[in-house]
Amino acid sequence: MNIGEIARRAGVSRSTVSYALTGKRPVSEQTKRRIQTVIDELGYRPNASARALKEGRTRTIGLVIPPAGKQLTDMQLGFVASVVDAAARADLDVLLSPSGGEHDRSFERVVTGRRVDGVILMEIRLEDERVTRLLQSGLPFVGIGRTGRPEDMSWVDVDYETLIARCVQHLADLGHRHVALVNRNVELVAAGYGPGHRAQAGFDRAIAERDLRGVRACCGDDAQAGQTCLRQLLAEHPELTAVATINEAAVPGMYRALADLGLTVPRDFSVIGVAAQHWAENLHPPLTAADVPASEMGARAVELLIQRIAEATTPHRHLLLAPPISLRATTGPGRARD
Amino acid sequence: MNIGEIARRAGVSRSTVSYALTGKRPVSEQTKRRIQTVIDELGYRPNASARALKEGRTRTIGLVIPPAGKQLTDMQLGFVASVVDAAARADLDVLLSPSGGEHDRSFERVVTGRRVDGVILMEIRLEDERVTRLLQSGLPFVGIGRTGRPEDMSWVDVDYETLIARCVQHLADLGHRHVALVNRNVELVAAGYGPGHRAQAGFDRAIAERDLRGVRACCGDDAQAGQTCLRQLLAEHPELTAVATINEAAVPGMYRALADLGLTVPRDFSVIGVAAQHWAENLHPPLTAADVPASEMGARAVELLIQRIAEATTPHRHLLLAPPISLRATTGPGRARD
DNA sequence: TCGATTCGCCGAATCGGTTCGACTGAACAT
DNA sequence: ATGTTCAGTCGAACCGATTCGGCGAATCGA
Repeated sequence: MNIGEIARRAGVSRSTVSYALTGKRPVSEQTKRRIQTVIDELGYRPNASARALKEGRTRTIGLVIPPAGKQLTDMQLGFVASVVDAAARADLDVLLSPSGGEHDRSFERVVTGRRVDGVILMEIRLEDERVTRLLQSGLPFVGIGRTGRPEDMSWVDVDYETLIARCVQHLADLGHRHVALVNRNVELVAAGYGPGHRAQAGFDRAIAERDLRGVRACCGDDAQAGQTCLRQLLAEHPELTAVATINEAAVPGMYRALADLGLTVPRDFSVIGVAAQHWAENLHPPLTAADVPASEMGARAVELLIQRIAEATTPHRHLLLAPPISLRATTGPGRARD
Repeated sequence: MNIGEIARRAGVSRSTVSYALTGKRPVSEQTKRRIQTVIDELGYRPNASARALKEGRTRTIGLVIPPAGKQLTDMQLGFVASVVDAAARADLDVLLSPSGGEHDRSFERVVTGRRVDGVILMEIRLEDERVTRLLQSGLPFVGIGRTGRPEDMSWVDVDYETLIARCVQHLADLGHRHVALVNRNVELVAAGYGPGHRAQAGFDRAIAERDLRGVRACCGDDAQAGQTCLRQLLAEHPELTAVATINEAAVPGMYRALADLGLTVPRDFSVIGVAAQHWAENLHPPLTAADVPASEMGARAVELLIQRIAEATTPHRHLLLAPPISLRATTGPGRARD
């Protein structure tokens, strides 16, 4: 069931079979047909390893995801799905590699064993050793997210700083004076998670510009944590009338906390954030948010990666997205309670 | 940066380097050290394609997921995460392949190009051409789920029939007389999705045994659909006092539909189902459910697959899980309303 | 009619590992 | 002294594809 067998049965040489398949040199129609017949009969497909060895490329890309233990957020899931989808469309396979913690062997295998032609990296930190590792290995890669030195690499990212600033401005325009920022989980932010820090920066800036009062909090990436977090926030700062967040997974919990306190959204309290479009739409009530086009981003990342693989010398490209805020059902005029 | 280069610098032959690395033949301590030094200096790692070509195995398994377009349910996500995790622990890489629709090329590549040593298949139908294809290809595979002829393959599955029957019995014990089954989306069930049909069978059986009145409905796999579905169900069958479901993603929507109608759970209406443990716990209110240990199932599937890869002649193994119902906050005494 | 060109195909080298058979020298037993 | 064993190493074959140089036959122009 290898190319030699096909060649024998078709009465030609192995190279002829190869050329008939790849079309890199002319082969007579008649011979081509004979070969094709044999191939169909035997259901032959070239061995991927042999081809990869000779060609020096694997037609596979690596997708490095956060450690599998933690639940992926809806946005991350959107990235994964769209990367897989776009890769399939380009006839590329996707090798999944969890990174961080105990899974560094997996990451190392992917990077170093020439198993993939390039890598897409998720959940990047401001200082990220995986990026360092990839840079020194020379393997083409594209980040969904960026480090503190973003010129060194190609990436697709969401402009959390601008978006959170816009959220705060929107709230200010509505008359809110005391607003909170609910960030991602504290470990992630402490580890230098870029979006977390950039969101803080945007928040602080907008708070200062509009002369508001702002509070910041980290919050675990699930509903339970969101509920506790907002309850505590409101206990400590009863004057709050709105919250902006980049923690989409916590939103359902925040809704519950508000409901428990008898606060109606958006009459008594406003919620706004940055979230995957699909997620924001399906929350109840639908979240007013800057809609991150997660499924487009994965596709763009794959595009960039394919380019880099084809031509490693090409200058780095960056795609910073700042989607507009979609007004849905969770923001309203801000006025002091009591 | 290949084995020959290492050999040259260490002043030994290529085979000696290979033996030093694999340990398949004795190599003197001194030589080993010299080789290791060179390797560390150059950061050498054997080329995966070359090794795969010679060894005839890739140390990679394929994971065939439902088409990426649809959102994965929490349970499916749990499967994926745990498969990736377990594979990483066994030093195996995971190649992701969407299947169905436009992605058949991807599936075909994985099966036929000797890119993987084995495959784990998700979301299996009673009649599933992918299973047929895998059987005829001879590639080892394990299903998370099973077809209508389950003896032919190895699998790990949830006993939806028994579990839904138990759910109904539980409701009957609580005094409910009119209950509904909310199934997965209609396309999936129509396509012969096993759990959908087995759940129906279990439902019908328990309904008959306990002499209840039962209604069945299919429902899209998201909150929105869950809300519409239950609203409609209650409009058409106002006598319903409980619902059992295998559609975990629809549960939040069903809660909303009940809230909209002014029904309190579990006082006025009971909800029970089969769901990923993590999901059931994090719903609000927490769902009384048979907890599917998604993260364990993926690990078991990988175990089975590793066995089959090692010894293809081994008899097929089956793992049918029927976890007990965890009583949480959504079932209570059934009594007619009005 | 002869040389140049083109077409279609073949043989051999190659990618980077693993593995088998064989060789060497030292240790050991007889 | 001689044969045996064994640890340690080497050289060459091999896995299954791609690709380059070359060769024979047909075609073409002069």
